[in-house]
Amino acid sequence: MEMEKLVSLCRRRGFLFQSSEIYGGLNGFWDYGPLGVELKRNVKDAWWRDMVTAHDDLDAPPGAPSAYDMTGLDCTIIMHPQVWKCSGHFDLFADMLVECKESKKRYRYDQVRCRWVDGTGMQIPGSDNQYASQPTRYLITTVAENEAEELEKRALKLLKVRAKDRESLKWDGPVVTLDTVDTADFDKALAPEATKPGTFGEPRPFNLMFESYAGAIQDEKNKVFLRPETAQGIFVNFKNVIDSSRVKVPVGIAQIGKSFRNEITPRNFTFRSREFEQMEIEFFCHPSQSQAWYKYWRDRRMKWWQDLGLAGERLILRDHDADELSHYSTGTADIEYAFPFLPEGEYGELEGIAHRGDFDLRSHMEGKLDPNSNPLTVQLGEDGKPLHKGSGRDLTYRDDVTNERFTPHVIEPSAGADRGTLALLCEAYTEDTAPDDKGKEQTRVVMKFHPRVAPIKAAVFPLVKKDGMPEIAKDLYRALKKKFPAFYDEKGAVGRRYRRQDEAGTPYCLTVDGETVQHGTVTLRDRDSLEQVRIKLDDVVEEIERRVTGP
RNA sequence: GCGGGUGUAGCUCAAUGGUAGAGCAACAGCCUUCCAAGCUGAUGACGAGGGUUCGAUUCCCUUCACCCGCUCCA
Repeated sequence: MEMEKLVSLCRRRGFLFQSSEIYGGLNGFWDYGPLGVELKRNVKDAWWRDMVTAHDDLDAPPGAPSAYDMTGLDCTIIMHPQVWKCSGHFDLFADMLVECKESKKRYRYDQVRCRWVDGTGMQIPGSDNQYASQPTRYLITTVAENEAEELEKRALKLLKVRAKDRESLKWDGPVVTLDTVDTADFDKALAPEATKPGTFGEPRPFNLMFESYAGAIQDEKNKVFLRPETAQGIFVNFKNVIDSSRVKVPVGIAQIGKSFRNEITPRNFTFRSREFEQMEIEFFCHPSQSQAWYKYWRDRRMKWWQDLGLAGERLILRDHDADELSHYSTGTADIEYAFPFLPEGEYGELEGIAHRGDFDLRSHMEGKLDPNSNPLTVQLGEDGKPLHKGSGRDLTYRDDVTNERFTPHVIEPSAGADRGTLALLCEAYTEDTAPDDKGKEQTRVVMKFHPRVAPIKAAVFPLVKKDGMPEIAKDLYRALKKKFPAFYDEKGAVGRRYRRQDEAGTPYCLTVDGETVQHGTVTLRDRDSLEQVRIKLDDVVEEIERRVTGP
């Protein structure tokens, strides 16, 4: 399926529009139309119901190590700036980037490795047999894994030294990172993919967090950030929830809400948007049980997406390799979908399930931890003090039964509501053939949504506009609409009305005909099989409700 | 952010330095007793801004958005 067809259908039928379209659109922002808002809300409602409100806290669900509590939160988008400093987003998202004017490539300022080499008496780069008479040196840089080898190779090439004469290279000092080098020396720096020195621009901040100001005065003191994830609201409220709600660890706290990231390149329809919605659970448990809980949530979440309609081979569960993990995390898995805009064999992330240990709660207690330390310790600044001070509040938990006090470990299933909705749209899009009124096979576009997420659950048609059929159909429509979104249509040929509902993904069409008037039965047409069965008019509402309600 | 491409109605396309034409869809009506494209009618567009010109949808510049590649991706 080409993505273009889906994008076109989404627009034509009112699933998704570009934000601010009449003004030319805004890159990375999308609006949900009349059908899209229902679809996305169905995804969120299904998640909230299955994870939170319908959760059975009295018994261990299948696969779970024990019974557990689930509860919810709805936190603000703008939070205290210190939250983002302790979460790591401030440092991580505030990285400096340096651009090479020649190759047009950009590099993480602190990740470029470099070493000075003496160029005195050597051929001047770019010159024609001119040699440096004055003392001169060049900064060779690389981002390659095999940095020593790469640095030597680049130095040899720059100074036109033969490989067999490599011993004549005079290195000046050790390999360092670029951010330790004075930018005034950048005119001597050979960028990783440049052919001549002096192509680096000024390092520039590169913050993925949207900024604003709380209050009318726009100065640094008032600067705030729009949250780049919903998770932190849960961590900072952990103690409030425990103290106010009688829930006990193990407990999951769920939140659905908007997050914002100022992505450089929003691309691929809604997949990478700058404003997006997350469905996150932070699950707090005893450290000794965390592995079992991690496995439980990984499998539970995978099954949830499958049950919602992503049952095919395009959905996979991928465990991260050990080298992809932070050392404090003992497991991370992604639930990924083979979106049609990705190259064959590639998958895009729908949800990440991460074992986060006690990193977050401790960071908010003690000060931002150094993710590279082992065991985890507070990250210190140049002055030897904590880089970012924590709250100082006690976020540990005391088990009332065992009297043990501990910092809970956290399992974090974090799903994208927009990505999930997009995956459901992709999965649903189907072209098949159906016979027209002359029995000739015609191409049919049908959105095969799981009935539970379908924006419209049922449509009602009078076969023709006479003999009392419209009146019966309207009454049926009104009865259905009290329970769920339904649609009434009496315009044009009935076949055309079926096709219209196929594109909207309506799973059931009910047609009122002569039999209805005489015997009180209607036809129930199935979207996918096109089969029709007759059911009693009085049973319709209950029958449709049974079919479209979740498990 | 860089390079290349694209931008005319909801969709698919056309024509033109003198303000645009069609098919389908949508809408009103007619006809229709189960899988869209019979009949009639009305509605609807040059992405935005600027420049050149008597006059720009057309030529030039800028900008915005989309597509492809690179870059980035907690």
